[in-house]
Amino acid sequence: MDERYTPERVEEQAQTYWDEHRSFDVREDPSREKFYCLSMFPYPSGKLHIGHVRNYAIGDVISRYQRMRGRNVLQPMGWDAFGLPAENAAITNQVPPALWTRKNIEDMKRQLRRLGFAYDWNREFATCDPDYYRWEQWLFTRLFEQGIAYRRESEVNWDPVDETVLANEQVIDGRGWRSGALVERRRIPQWFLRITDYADELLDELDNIDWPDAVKTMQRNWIGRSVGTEIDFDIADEPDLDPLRVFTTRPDTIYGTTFMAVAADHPLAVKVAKSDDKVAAFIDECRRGGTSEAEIETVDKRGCDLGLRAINPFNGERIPIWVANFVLMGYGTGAIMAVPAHDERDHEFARRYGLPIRQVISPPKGSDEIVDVQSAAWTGKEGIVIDSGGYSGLGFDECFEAMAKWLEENDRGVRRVNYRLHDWGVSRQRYWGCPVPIVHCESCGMVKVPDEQLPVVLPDDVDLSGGGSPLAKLKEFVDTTCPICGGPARRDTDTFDTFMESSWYFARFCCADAHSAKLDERADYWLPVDQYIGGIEHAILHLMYARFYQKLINEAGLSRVREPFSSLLTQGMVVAETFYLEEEGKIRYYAPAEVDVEHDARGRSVSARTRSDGKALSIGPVEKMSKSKNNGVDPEDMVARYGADTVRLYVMETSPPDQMLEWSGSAVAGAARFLRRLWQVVRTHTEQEGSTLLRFEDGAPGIDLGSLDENARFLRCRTHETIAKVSDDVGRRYKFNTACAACRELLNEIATYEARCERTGSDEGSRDIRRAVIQEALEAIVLMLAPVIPHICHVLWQALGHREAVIDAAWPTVDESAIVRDEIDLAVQVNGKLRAQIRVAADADRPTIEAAATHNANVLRFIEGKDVKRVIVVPGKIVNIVV
RNA sequence: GCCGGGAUGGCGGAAUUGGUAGACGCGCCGGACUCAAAAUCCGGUACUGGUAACAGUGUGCGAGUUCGAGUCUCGCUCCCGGCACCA
Repeated sequence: MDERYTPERVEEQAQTYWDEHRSFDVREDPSREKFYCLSMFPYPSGKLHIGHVRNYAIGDVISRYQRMRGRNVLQPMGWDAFGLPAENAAITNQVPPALWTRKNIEDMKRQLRRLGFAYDWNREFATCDPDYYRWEQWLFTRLFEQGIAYRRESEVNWDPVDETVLANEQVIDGRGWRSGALVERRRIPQWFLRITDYADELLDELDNIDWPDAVKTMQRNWIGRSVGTEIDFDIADEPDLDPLRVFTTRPDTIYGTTFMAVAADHPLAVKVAKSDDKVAAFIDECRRGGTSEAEIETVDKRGCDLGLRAINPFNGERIPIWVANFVLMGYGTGAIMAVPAHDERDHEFARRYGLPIRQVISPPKGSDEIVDVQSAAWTGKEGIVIDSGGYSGLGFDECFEAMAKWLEENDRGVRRVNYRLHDWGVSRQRYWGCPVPIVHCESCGMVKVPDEQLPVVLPDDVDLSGGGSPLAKLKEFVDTTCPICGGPARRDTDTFDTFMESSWYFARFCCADAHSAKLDERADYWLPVDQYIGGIEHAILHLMYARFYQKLINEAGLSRVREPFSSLLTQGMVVAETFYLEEEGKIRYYAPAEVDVEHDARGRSVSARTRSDGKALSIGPVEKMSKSKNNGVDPEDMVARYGADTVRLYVMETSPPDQMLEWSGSAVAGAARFLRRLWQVVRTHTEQEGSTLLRFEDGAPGIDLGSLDENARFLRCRTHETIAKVSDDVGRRYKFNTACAACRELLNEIATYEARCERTGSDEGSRDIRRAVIQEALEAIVLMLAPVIPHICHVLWQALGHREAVIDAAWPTVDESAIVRDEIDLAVQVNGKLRAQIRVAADADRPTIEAAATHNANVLRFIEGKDVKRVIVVPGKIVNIVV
């Protein structure tokens, strides 16, 4: 064992061992319990950032832990390689997207390998490989035949100057990011997948998967199942017009309807606009701005009277019909009955345009709530219907039933379940994506590309400058022949949403080399993913699409599984402090690495200076690592400086995985310090005279457990308590930070034990015991930290006298007999305030505990001369004396 | 705007089922070693008062439930994530 810990040497040694022994190659083995651990694969943006390192360190710790527990672990890695940044880079740097992407993959793969993650690289692929996306095209053609994939018109962000479709992130304050032109919503034909057909299953299955409640709640709300009724309102004096159909979850409030509102692109509004300039102008205005919900929902609620009247089917009342920008064509019927007294958005609109507000629900009997619907909507469902003809006096459920029944009997409406979720639009008017495998023929219409012509390969040489869809401009690509009639035809020039690729990559990892099928039987061995790890930002979209796609895969007979991810861990993002200098109104940010921070005597940061020339800087807030704030930290630099283990330990021990992680340069140095110390402690221990290492193993040179003195028993107790805690933290709680802290404590405990032994002195016999209990504690630490800092543990495990590599070692087990204590400490409170600690026998009964508590000197100061009203004894925890 | 989450010493965080708030670490202070510095090791460190024992205060803000609240309930504030074409 080297005298000093040198991360480069140690890490090269461990990685060489793993490579030579092919430690991470994995095969299906039905005789062993499998564990599929998957971290979300990265977009190859150029360099790994700390967020990636964190994500992959978490996955690696779980994988290595499960392996130590005897599972057959699959941990693969690949590349989410299609996407917008490659096209932007192509335009900026004149590099073809394919080349740029391949170069980035090469760089990032090298960085991942240096970090020592236990991936089976044999299964690696990039989603831009034709061998991958051909199977995406293959399934799409089947979905097209089944009608699950269909084409209809929908809105996109249109930049009228660049004449191109913009992504939502390319629309900034309602303008195109390059041209600066005001963005419009424009309708174009697009491909969709019928995810709404699966809405109920997507909702119900959430109850059966082990995901964070926050994610499940977000998905439930996103699906937005709501039970209501559709109601037809006749339009007064216009016998030629169809009745106006609305959807509402609150038919019980229909007597409070004071206006109707339709979406700007509702057929009724469009029709009126033909003869009404004011309405036409309003509808035109509604088309301004982007398509994102955030943008639409934050615009001022505005509307325009259509001049028509609807007739309330329940009482014949004539109600004005408006067109309003807050009603969306994509939800329900694109029209609503507005009840301002009992709906907040309707209320705001009514107040703005001076429309009447009429209360028809009152709080339940016995409620002292004061309701004034003129000043605010009252939206409670628990009230009683009032002023509503024969329905007055009913509660929500009875009224809903009665009205739904009346509507159905009189053919004026139907019960209806609606979803906020809408079908998945998968078309993109972009180049760097998977081509849609459809051909448009004048005589045969839309025709799927036959299997034998797949994949439809994305051409390499393409002109990305200028507007429009790049593929559409490529004559060689577009012009083809119809697979049915052989006549001239045009290829579809859209590519798929990149969420399509990330919706099934986890399945492909099971059989990445399958040449004749999308998936083979190996997928049934590995799926579902037992543990999925990724950023919380994917809580809704990616995870919903992947769940949906897995159901399609199942129905295509490719997998037995319908839910892809049994358990989910969502990791928080990585943030760092910012430093800046304001000069002539311009703010310049400095990277943390070039800044020295000074502290006062209390430890508070008081000033920051540049390391190079001592210029005074301002200390800014802690923010998400980004280029613009220059607060990013390059993991490669950190690995070069401290080694992979230090970086891994730092990201795992600093905060729990689902919380934000704040980067701190000095705390990283602290992680490095711990590794040096661990190395020294093991080295000092193993290099003591006498090479025989004593252990409490069966058959090993006997150390009689009964001969342990108090100090030795205490260290053994701490060792086994730590094993119990760390097993729970890593295996159940996923609290790696407290697991690492517990291991640090145990290492501190060894030092304390040795100091105690020095004080008491020792003879020959107790020296063996000393070495044995320390050996046991060190082995536990090395085993428990092996998943986090695998390189150093590989070397330390050998130094501790093992021939087997730690990668093949088993997780330590708890010796229950070591952690039995005969005395425990109890806290004593008087009126809820802590006054003393008492030590009692572990099996002491209540009267004994009470007596010990009430006789304690400090407790007596607070209860003397007072009435003891109650004494609460919580076994093993606390005594509270109430006076 | 809507949905979800968060807030605890100077800082990151701990407190697992309502039961001793501040584990572990960073920083800071003091000491040892050294010609000196770095590294390392030892001790201290929520705040206020006190040599100390100890006492008072304290988990974003305001109420409430309880013998007891960081934890539960109600009402706010600020920050973060998502909102369907960023991935």
